[in-house]
Amino acid sequence: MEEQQPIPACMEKWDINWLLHRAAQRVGAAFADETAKFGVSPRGQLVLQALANDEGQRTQLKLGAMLGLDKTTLMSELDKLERAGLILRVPDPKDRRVRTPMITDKGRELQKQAGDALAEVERAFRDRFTREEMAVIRRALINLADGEAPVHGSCL
Amino acid sequence: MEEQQPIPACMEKWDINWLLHRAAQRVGAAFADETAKFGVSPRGQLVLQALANDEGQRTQLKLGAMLGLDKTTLMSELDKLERAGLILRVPDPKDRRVRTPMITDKGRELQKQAGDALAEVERAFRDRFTREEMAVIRRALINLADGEAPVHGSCL
DNA sequence: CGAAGAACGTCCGAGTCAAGATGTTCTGAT
DNA sequence: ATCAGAACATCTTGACTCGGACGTTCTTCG
Repeated sequence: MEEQQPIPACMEKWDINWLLHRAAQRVGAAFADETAKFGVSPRGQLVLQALANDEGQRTQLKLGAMLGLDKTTLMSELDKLERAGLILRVPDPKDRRVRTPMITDKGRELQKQAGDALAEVERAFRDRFTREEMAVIRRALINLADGEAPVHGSCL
Repeated sequence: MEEQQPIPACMEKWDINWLLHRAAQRVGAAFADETAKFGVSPRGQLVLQALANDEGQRTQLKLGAMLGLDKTTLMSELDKLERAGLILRVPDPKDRRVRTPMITDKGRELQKQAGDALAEVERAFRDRFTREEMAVIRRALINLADGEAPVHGSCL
C-alpha cells in the first residue's frame, strides 16, 4: 500500500460519496486493528454482536439481510466463526432447511471483550465532536443508511 | 442479493463503523447507478475528475495515493479508461519511467456530463439536510477521513 | 394426497482486489 | 564514471466477493 497524501492536498473535488467512503475506510481500519487483537475480523465481530443480542432468532438469510451482508459472504464468515468455536449452526427442529446460527459461550465471551475494546475505539472518535454534532451526524448517517432497496456491493 | 431489512428493525447495536459503511454503501450505489449511464464506474469518474482538475501533473502512483486507490487497482482502472479512449498515458520526456495519465477531449467531455449528473444526485442527498447540518456533516467526515496513515482495504 | 412454487443453505465460476516480485530508469554518493 | 539504492509502472499470485445455479425442504393450492 502506498503512503497516502494528507487530505488537504486536493480539497476541490470532495463529494459526499468520496468523503463517506474514505471516512468509512479510516474508521474501518481502526476497528480492524482492534478486532485483530482478538483474532476476528470486524465483520466477524459484527456477526457475533448480532447473534449475542438477538438470541438465535434469525436464519442465516435474515441475518445477512439485516446486517447488509451478501449471503455467501455471511456463509464464509460463519464458517470461520464456527471453525473457531465461536458459533454453532443449530438445526431447527421445526424446519429442517434451517440451520440457525447460535453464539457459543466462548463466542459470547470473546464478543464481550472485543465489543468493549471497540466501544473504546468508538469513543475516541466520538470525542472529536460535541454532543450536538454527534446527534446530527448520527441522524444523518441513519438517514443515508436507511432504505428499502438492496445494495449492490457490500464491502462491509 | 437479498432484500435488505429496513434499518429500524435492529437499532440497538449501531456503531459508527457500521453506519458509516452502510451509508457509504447506499450513496455509492446511487452514484454507481448514475455513472453506469455513461459507461464508467464511480471510480473511473473519480479518476477522470482528478485528471480533469489537475492537468497531468501526477504520476500514476501519486494519483493513486491522492485518491486512496491501490496502485494495482488504479492500473486496471486506467487500462479501462485508456481502452475507452478517455485518457492517454503520456511518456514523460523528463523521466522515462513515468507515463503520466492525461485526460483526452473525449474524456473531458464525458467527465463533465457525468459530473453534472452526479452533482444532481449529490444535491438530492444534500437536500435531506439543512445547511447547518450539512456543514457539521461535512466537517465531521473530513475530520474522520483525514489522516496521515495509509489505509488497508480501499473499496473506493 | 400430489404437484407447483417458494425458501433455505450451499456450491461454483467469473470478476475484483491488493501484496509482493520484476524490470527499467533515475538519483546520489563515492 | 560507477555502483547502490530508490522510484516508477507493470505483472503475478493468492485471496476475497458476489451473482447465479443447485439440492433439499416446506407450503399452498388443486
